[in-house]
Amino acid sequence: MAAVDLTAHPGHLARRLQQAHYLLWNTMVSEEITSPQFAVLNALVAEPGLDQRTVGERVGLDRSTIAEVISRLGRRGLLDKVRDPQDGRRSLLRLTDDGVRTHRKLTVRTARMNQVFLAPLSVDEQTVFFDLIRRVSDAAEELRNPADPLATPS
Amino acid sequence: MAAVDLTAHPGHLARRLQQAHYLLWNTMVSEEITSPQFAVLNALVAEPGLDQRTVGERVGLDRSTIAEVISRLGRRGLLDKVRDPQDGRRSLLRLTDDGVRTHRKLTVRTARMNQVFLAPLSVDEQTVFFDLIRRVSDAAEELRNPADPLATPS
DNA sequence: CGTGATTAATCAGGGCACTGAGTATTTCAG
DNA sequence: CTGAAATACTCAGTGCCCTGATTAATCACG
Repeated sequence: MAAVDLTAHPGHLARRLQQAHYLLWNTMVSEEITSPQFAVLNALVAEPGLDQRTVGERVGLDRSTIAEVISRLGRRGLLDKVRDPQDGRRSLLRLTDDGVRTHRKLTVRTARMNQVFLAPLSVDEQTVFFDLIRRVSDAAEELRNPADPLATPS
Repeated sequence: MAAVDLTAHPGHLARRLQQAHYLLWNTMVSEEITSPQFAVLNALVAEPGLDQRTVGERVGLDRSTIAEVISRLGRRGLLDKVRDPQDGRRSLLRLTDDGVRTHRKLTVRTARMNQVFLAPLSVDEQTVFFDLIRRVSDAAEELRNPADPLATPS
C-alpha cells in the first residue's frame, strides 16, 4: 500500500547506473585503479602541477575525497605531492613516469569499456544520453552554487 | 598531452549525476534517511516480511551493503528483523509503525525532489532520460548475469 | 604592521558499495 | 540417512562520498 515505483526515480536510476559502470570498469579496465583515480590521473596529465583543491574541482571530488584518492595514488607511486613554495597552504601534484604510463594504458581500455557500456544505444541516442545527464547534473550543481555568471550587473 | 575529455565518459557522468542527486536529497528530503534506506523502506511497504537477500535484490544492493543498511534502519527502530522459523538461514524483515510513518512522510518529499531534479528536462525528455539510463543499466547488468531467459532451449 | 577573514589541507565520523572468506542452515544425491 | 552442495548471512578489508571541526598559511584592511 502506498509503495512507490523506484524505476521512475532518477536517484535510484543514477545509483544503478553507477553500479553497472563500476562493475564493468572492474572487469574491463582495472581492479587496481578506480574510475575516480583515473579521473585524477587524467586531470594531471592535462595540467601538471595543479594543487589538490583544483584537481578535485576538475574531476568533481570534494576536499575530503580528493585527499584520500591522492593519498592512495601517492602510496602507489603514481604521483608526487610537494608543498607550494609560493603558497604554503597548497600541495602541488605531478604524475610520476609510472603514473603517466598507467594513464596511457588505461586510456585505451576505458575507450573500449565505454563502447561496450553504451552499446545498447544508437549513436544518436548516446548524444542525447550525454546531453540529458549533463543538463540535469549541471542544474542541480547550480542549485548549490548560485554562481550566476550571467546575472544583470549593476 | 593525450588527456581525455571526461565529460564524454558515461561513468564520470553517472558519478556526477549521483552526487547531484545526493546533494538535493540531503537538502530537500532528509538528512537522516538516505536514498538507499528509503528504497528499503519502500520495498518493505510493498512486500512486508521479505528476507534480507530479496530486499537487496529488489533495491539493487549487494549482500554486504543491504546488511549494513538494514542494521542502521533496525537501530533506529524503523524495522524489525526476525529469524524465519521455516528456514533458519533467513532473516524476515517488517517495518515498524514508525517505519511506515517515515516512509509515508518521505514519499511526499521525494516526489517534490524528483520534480526539481528533473525540472531542466521537458516531459518528453524525462521519458527518454529514464529509458536510456534503464537500457544502459539493464544491459550492463545482463553482462554480469547472463540469465538469458530467451535463449533457444535444446 | 597587525589582526581578522579567507583559503588549503587534514581529521573525525557516518554512510554506500564491492570482494573474498567464513559460519550456520538447509537441501539433495547417493 | 549421511555427507556434499547450495544458500543466507556475517565479517574483514578497501575505496568512494559527504559534513563539520580544526590547523596552518595567506591576504586584506585599517
